[in-house]
Amino acid sequence: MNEITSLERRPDGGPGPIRRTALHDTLVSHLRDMIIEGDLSPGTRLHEGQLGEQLGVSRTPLREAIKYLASEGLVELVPSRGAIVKRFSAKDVHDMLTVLRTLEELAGKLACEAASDAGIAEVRALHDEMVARYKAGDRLQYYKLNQQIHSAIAQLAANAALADMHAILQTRLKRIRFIGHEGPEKWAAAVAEHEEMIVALEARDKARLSEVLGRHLMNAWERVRAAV
Amino acid sequence: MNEITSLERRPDGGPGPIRRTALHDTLVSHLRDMIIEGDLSPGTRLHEGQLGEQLGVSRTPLREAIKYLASEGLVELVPSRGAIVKRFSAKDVHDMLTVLRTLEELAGKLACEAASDAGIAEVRALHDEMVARYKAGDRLQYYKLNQQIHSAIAQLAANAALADMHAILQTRLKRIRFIGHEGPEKWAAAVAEHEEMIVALEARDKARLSEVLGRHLMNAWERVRAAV
DNA sequence: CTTTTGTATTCTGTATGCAGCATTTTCTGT
DNA sequence: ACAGAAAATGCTGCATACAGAATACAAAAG
Repeated sequence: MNEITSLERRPDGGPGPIRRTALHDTLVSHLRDMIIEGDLSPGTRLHEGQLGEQLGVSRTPLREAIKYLASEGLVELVPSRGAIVKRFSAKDVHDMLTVLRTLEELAGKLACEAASDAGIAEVRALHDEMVARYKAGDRLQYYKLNQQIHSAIAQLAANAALADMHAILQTRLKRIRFIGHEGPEKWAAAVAEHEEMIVALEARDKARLSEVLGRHLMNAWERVRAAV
Repeated sequence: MNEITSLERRPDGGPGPIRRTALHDTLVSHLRDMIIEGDLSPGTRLHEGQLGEQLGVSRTPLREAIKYLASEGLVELVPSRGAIVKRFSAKDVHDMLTVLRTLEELAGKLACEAASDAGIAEVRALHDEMVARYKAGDRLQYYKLNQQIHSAIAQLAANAALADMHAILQTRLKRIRFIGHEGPEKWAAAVAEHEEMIVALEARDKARLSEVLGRHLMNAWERVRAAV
């Protein structure tokens, strides 16, 4: 992941409209990925000139993207010295997981009431796919589906504010979880918890789903604490 | 609040360094205030040229500030058409209060464990001042102290992520609460709840503080729903 | 040899200019 | 007079240019 990452843009100024999405959004998610995947490690200064050249973008939109990420809490703005990738201490991670736990417990309760059958079925599909990836030992895809499932549950709650807060915390934690490699037995336990979650969701059992989600996130701390 | 608001900057280029804080931060909080206080009402387009001229700032830093606020959820970016002040439906407000309630319940519990005596004393001082403002019928100062108290409790929890999420939601809700003018009896009830809160906090009674905070925010919906 | 000060370079912060897209106005044909 | 098309206007999106701050380096003094 350490080679120079560049945004796909027409190198020549050809007329064909390649990029459909606004540059701002592209840049934001690209930088996010670079931070999450460790291309830009914590403490690294985001060099506007150099970074802009790497990505083939001028400083202006880059600066705007950085400000956006600063508001999200992924980077920190130091006056007159630009931006650096935010560093999270072990306590920070623990704190984030504490809040995330509370949010997901709430999401679980609300989802049981508000979710459509179709929505639940989609989560089940994600879950089955995740289990398949687990059995195949495909950690990366497992990890991504895992995140998607948690996001999906947060969305089933049909509460935009909740989904927003959840997304922010999950993004901040992605980098940590991305590097956290738990052993086989802990991994199996995590999958088992997920299985419980899905069952509770399909039964629309508020109390149970909420309890499992809470337990799952408490255990998540045990799984990642070594990596922090 | 509707006259042209301009940032204080040396009109002449005099050598004396007037503005201590970075322009970015100034702009962000200034725009926030304009939105919260209704200078920029929901749905209003943020006109870069015009707004920049009003504030005496060029478009570049203004755009950066707008992107920052977009990430905070106060404004919405529409591709090729700039930014508009975000509109919140009644359901949105209700949803935000639901999440805020959960967060404050958590904050209450954590604060009882983590807060220093000095920290609690500060909140008590804010509370006493607020009650004085209430008795004086000074709604604006009452309102501001009220917000400060909730923020202070969120901070006593000594959990940065929690404080962050709380701050975001509180900011989004400020505009609503700012216009919500409840009647005398509801106002009195709110003050009574605050009194309970302080007592529970000073006693470090987790369960009780959490319960009061939850009730307080449930009632908050009743108080503002008419204004939405 | 260490410390301090002056200087040069590099990077951020802000302004301005130009091109493209949306919208509105105007013109033309019926 | 009205509908549709074409031009014109105004704004955003991005790039570039300039000014000021911070750091690094070097030279000089203790």
